[in-house]
Amino acid sequence: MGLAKTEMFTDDQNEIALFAKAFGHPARVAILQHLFKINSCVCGDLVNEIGLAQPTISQHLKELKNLGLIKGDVEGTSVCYCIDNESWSKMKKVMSAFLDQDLTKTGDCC
Amino acid sequence: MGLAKTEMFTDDQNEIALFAKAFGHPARVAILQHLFKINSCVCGDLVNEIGLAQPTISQHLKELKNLGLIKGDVEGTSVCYCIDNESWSKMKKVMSAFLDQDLTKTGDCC
DNA sequence: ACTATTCATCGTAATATTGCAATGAAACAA
DNA sequence: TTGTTTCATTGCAATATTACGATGAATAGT
Repeated sequence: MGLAKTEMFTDDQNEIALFAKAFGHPARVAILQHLFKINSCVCGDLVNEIGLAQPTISQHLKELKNLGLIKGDVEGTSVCYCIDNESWSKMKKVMSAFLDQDLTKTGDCC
Repeated sequence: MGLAKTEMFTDDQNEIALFAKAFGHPARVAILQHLFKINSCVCGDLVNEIGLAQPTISQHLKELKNLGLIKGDVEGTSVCYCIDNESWSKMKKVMSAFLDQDLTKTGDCC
């Protein structure tokens, strides 16, 4: 069906899945890494940096923006994208809590 | 197309995307949380715990197993699934390095 | 006004994912 | 052996994702 039954899971579980889904494509990982690396906004440099077509990059940027992880400022004909540090921190807290579940447990069973 | 062009990205980027994709569905998040919580489990318990049909749970477990994050031991008619702590640690290193990119940077630009 | 540049959106094709009923395979009990 | 339990696999339908050409909207330069 391709339809995730979100209503049967907790808000926490759905939030983790949403963030993870954003990182679930190498193009979006590459975009975020590049935005961090140059530490100042880029626009369509991403199209050159990554090998995908402009509409494709634009689509990935839109998804990241909808999640709030990045923001974009219009500057003349170009758009300046950069990481939203506050949102990134919040996301990191949620994901870290999930990844660090193993710290409290003791040993394997199998 | 629905086809990620993995060849145009680094191994690092593809690995992050693969792990993230595993967490990109609330059912798999719920499965992992439950496995951590009770520190061992069988498929049938998960079917009751989570509200999905048995074949669906089995499919999600298979994906997590293929990634190496969990392992399953056959015990009579049932199968005991649990977290693979070593793999989980390795995954955590990769994901943490990605999430912690912001630590080195200074300020926003937008 | 005209043109070029930059990015967003639309439309569409190809592929992937999700979910489950039906069925199969293996272990166990009687 | 027969039936039961437990999980895996198959097959299929519904939906989601990815990618890009074509096109639109806005700005800037001439």
